[in-house]
Amino acid sequence: VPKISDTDKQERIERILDGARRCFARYGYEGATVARLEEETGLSRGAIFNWFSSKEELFVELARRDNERLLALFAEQGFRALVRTLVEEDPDWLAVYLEFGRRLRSDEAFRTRWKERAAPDLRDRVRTRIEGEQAAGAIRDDLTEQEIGRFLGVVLDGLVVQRGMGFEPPDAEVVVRLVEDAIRGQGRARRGTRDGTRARA
Amino acid sequence: VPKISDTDKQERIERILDGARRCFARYGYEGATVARLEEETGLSRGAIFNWFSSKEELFVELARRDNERLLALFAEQGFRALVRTLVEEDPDWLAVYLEFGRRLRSDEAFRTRWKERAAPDLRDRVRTRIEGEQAAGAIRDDLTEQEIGRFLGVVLDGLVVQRGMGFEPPDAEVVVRLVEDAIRGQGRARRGTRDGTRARA
Amino acid sequence: VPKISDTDKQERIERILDGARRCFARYGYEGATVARLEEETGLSRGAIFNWFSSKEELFVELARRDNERLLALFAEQGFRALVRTLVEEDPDWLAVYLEFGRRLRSDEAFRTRWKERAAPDLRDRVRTRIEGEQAAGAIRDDLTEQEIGRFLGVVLDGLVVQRGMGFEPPDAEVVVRLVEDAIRGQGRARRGTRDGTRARA
Amino acid sequence: VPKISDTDKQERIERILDGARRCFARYGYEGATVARLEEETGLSRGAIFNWFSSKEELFVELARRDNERLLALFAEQGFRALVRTLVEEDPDWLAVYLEFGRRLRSDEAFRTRWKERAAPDLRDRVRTRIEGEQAAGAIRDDLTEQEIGRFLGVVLDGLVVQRGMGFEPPDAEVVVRLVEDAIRGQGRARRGTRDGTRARA
DNA sequence: ACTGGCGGGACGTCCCGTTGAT
DNA sequence: ATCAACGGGACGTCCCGCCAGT
Repeated sequence: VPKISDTDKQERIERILDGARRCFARYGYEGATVARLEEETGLSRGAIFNWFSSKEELFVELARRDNERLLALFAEQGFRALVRTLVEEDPDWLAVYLEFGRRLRSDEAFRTRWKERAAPDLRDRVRTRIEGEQAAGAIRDDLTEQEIGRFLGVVLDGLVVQRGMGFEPPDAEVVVRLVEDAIRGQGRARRGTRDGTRARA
Repeated sequence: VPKISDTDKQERIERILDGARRCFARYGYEGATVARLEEETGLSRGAIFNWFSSKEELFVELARRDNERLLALFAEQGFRALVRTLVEEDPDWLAVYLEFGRRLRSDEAFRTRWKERAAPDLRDRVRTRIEGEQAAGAIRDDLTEQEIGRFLGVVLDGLVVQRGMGFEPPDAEVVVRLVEDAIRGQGRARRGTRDGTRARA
Repeated sequence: VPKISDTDKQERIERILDGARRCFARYGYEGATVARLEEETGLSRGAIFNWFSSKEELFVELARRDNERLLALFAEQGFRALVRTLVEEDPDWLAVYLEFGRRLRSDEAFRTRWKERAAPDLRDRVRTRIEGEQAAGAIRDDLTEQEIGRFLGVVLDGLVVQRGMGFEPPDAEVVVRLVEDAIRGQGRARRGTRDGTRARA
Repeated sequence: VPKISDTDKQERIERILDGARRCFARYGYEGATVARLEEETGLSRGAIFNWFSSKEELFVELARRDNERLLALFAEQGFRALVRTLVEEDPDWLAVYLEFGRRLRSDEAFRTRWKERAAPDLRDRVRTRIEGEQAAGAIRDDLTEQEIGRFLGVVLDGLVVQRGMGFEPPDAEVVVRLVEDAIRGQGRARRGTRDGTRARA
């Protein structure tokens, strides 16, 4: 197989990434042996390692893409859209995400490599969105943006875990409603209007 | 062939489990090699495999214990206590829990073995507690017990993930407050008393 | 196979080293695959790597032993004995020595490890012997000990190469005579001038 | 399919050989991977394998050239010139020579291929030169040409090894003087007997 | 003539669980 | 009950040479 065109190259890389995601999802990082990657992608070791210098490289690239996709989704469409995505989408990549988290914690070198790769500007756009909604009164402002953001992160990660573990996922609308009840601002009426004086934590 | 007393035996098993937990937490399941288990426990392969028939056996036992402990904590002391535990406790075992979840999803045989081991009655006690609080008006009753329970599960798992990944954990009180605002029943006053008419999902 | 006695352990290690030497000699370092090491020693990977942490470790240990043996031979019995050994002995280990030399040159880390392992006192004993012979008039003293030593080293290494490459080795006595003619001191009568009738070798 | 001129072709081949020599010297035969050959030559696999059917082919060609060059140097300019070359020249190709020798010994097929390639007439010219010097009285004649030749070979190979291993090489003049003292014929006055006071180097 | 994607074998190392000995 | 030597399978990576394409 000779030098290939740019589109062919891109298509080839996507094929590898797709197969790899399925592998990582199904078997976990360690369980996704190179033999299984070959099986799943239909390509040989030679082909795979021509495009990715190692199994870890492949894995990081997948994580990076997911990370960007999800942060962008939040920044552009908000929490609700993200919850729906997490609940409804094929759970395969969720497992990859968990795997990723574990390695992030237990593997120093991996954490370092990740920091170099992850796009930091997206994190800012997320912050901006939350602050905007606080200013507009849609989100309570008696908690800091950071506190709100972390809580949302907790809920989202929790959804990932439950999906990733194969539990029956909670209904998306229920989660959305509960979280909105939790973080709703005073400006809008529904639950909880009386004591706007509530102290900050 | 010396025989040891029951207390010695118990102490030996605890020692193995403790070392194993540290290993699983630090290195993940696959990374927790038998050599490292030996190191961490100060015992030899022979001793470890004398009490546990395989590495997986060891792992399942650890997971079973954590699972029981946490469900019991919720059943007896409620959500608030559980959040505080999750946020404040040594995050080592959290990583083990995540590892556990991954295997639960990706490994059929493992899932089967787990079902045989996990105590089902605790799950009932958790349900009972939630229903009790709904009846008492402390928890909203426009959502089913199952919906509430799953939401709480999501938040708790999310906390585990964030802690387990080594992120800065959110403040326990903030999480507690937000979740309480989400699930609070109508009976008590604070945020949201006016529209009790809100439809069930 | 359980814990073994000290003599058994020593015997086991010798067996591994012997097989490894044959392998390295026959196939070179890279050619001595672990599979061949297993074959040649009659032991499994598990057994081999239980005693030596890596293939390189095994190799260095062999080189260290040869190095010590030869330096000691020179220090105790002199050049003549060493030449005879090099010419007559099984050439297997000579190839190992060459292999060793190449790695010493091309592999930085290897050179470092070697420096830590090689016995430095033997080098001193060699020097002492040469200086002693110079003082006694047996070796010329118009060249420094270092110059003499290096020349002898050159000749010895040359013998190793010729043997190691499988060339017909030169006759030991001829080499000894030529080298002695080269380094003989003034005190003794030089190369049989008296009887030009000296028999041809 | 472009065809290149003969000079271009030659230049291309030289470029490959040069890069290959550097690679073999720096990394050894096995360590000189095709990737590194590409790097060092600035050409691709395709180009290299277009001119040489395999890595081994490339290696043999290098060895053949060196072999011829050195034998010719001896035949034309004698031992002294060869020693100086060996001591002063870039040691890179020396490592290649050692590598070559090892393969010559350990690899049957390689030895066969070599015999087909090496120029036999040069060996004769070397013999002729030694015999000529013996007849002229410059080299002792109480040893056969073969014995002298082998001894010189030993010394020269020894120099190669010491250089190739990265040891501090002995001074060329010292080696020349010692070897001349060893092989000098009776016709000439022997090693400076007149002035026993000869300065130390 | 030259490129480089690719196949697929082989390599060193790791690692689990067994077993004979203590 | 505990120890550690060991077997042997599996893993990620490397690497050579082929060949389809330019």
